[in-house]
Amino acid sequence: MKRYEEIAEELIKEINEGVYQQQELLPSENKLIERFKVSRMTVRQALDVLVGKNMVTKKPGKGTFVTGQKIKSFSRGLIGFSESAKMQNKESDTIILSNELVAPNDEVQELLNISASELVYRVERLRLISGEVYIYEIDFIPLEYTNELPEEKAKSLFKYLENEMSYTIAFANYKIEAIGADKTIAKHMQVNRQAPILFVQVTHYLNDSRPLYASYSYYRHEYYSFNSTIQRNV
Amino acid sequence: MKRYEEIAEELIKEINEGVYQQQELLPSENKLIERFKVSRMTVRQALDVLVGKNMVTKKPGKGTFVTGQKIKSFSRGLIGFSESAKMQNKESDTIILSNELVAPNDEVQELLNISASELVYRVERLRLISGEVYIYEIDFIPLEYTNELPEEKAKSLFKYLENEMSYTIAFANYKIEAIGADKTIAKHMQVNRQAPILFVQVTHYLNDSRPLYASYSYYRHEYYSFNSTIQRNV
DNA sequence: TAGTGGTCTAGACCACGTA
DNA sequence: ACGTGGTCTAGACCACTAC
Repeated sequence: MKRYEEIAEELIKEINEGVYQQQELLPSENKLIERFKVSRMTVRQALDVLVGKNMVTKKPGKGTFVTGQKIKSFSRGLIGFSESAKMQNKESDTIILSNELVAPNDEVQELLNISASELVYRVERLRLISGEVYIYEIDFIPLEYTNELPEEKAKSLFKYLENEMSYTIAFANYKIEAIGADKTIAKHMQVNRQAPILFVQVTHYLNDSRPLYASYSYYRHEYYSFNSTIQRNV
Repeated sequence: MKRYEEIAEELIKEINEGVYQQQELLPSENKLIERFKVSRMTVRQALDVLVGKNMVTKKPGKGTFVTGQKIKSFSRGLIGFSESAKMQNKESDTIILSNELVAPNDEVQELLNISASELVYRVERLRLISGEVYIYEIDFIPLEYTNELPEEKAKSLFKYLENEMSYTIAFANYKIEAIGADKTIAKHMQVNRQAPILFVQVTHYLNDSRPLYASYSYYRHEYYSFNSTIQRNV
């Protein structure tokens, strides 16, 4: 483990423990140099990690501040749920509500570019952080790409497909909406009917532009914000 | 101009002129140290700029490569009735609720990277289609970029800044959330309190990464969805 | 005036890839 | 064995902020 990573982890731990309150100053770079007995550059590299995670903001002449609390799920591009939870050093868990082989409906057929006769796995999951439901998600993966889908693997689908199945996701198409929770969503997510929910439909594509899998995700609005930087078409 | 920015510009110019072919090596860091007569850190900061622009990729033990051109994230952006309305020749309208010069609060200071003493225009608008409110939006533009902001121009801010003021927006940073309508929003948008609203905060940036203006938009959830394609950055 | 982060120097050792 | 980028040290001056 590199020294700056150790320092970054230590600082993240302290922030999550509430050692520094929100909007409050982190120790100055000089203080951190003394404390960790390293050079300035190493301290700055450690702080760069936190800046990259949007956990702190630097202000010349003032100091380094602890920023807000929302989980930035996609701020650095595409990552899976457990990855993003890990980035925030939170305890995450996944519960499989159902996992079955079904015939795709019209919408899923279109998203995955398949016919009605090609079966797909339909996985329904709850994502928890620190014991609380944050995400309710339904995923569809064509049987073609994974002949079996053991319950254990379904828990971290993204990791399974990328690491064990060696599929590389090249890009993804997002559709994001605000919706009111219906009966099913309200029940699963432990929120009131009509509570605002961030709805995200993502289709993940391989290098050759074939759709690998599609997901419908419902995010608790208090905890999630979707972040993205978009280049202007030139 | 900082030294590392000068070097970055010089290298970008050379890449665009085709001095280094695609997939080819840039001069090593040591070569650049000799050439520009600077320290290694300055060279690395310059290269960091190019890495940030996705123009080069570094590979330990090998070197720094010129990457393929463009192909970044693109977006169809927000679509909904506003586009289809335009296509269907429905009447869209903008109402200016307020337009005043104010001191920026902390959040706006951070978004626009300005100090509390730099005044900004605060424009509050309603967007209507066929007489119905679809979007409630608040924009902030530093006085620095537009000495005056006549009411007529404020109606189409984007067009005004791009066409008449000749600013070119290079990229934008989006934050998207689902929220429940508060009292103010409910009143302006003619919806119930706690109705789901698609909240989008966008900061628009110029070529040199200076923020041009920031906006807070509240979309009627029935009519809007945000679409985007995101490249995986590995 | 003192403290902060931003920039910069001039060195050093390391792990990795290529020959 | 050698060159590459990754990490790290121990200094320095600057612009900006707060007092």
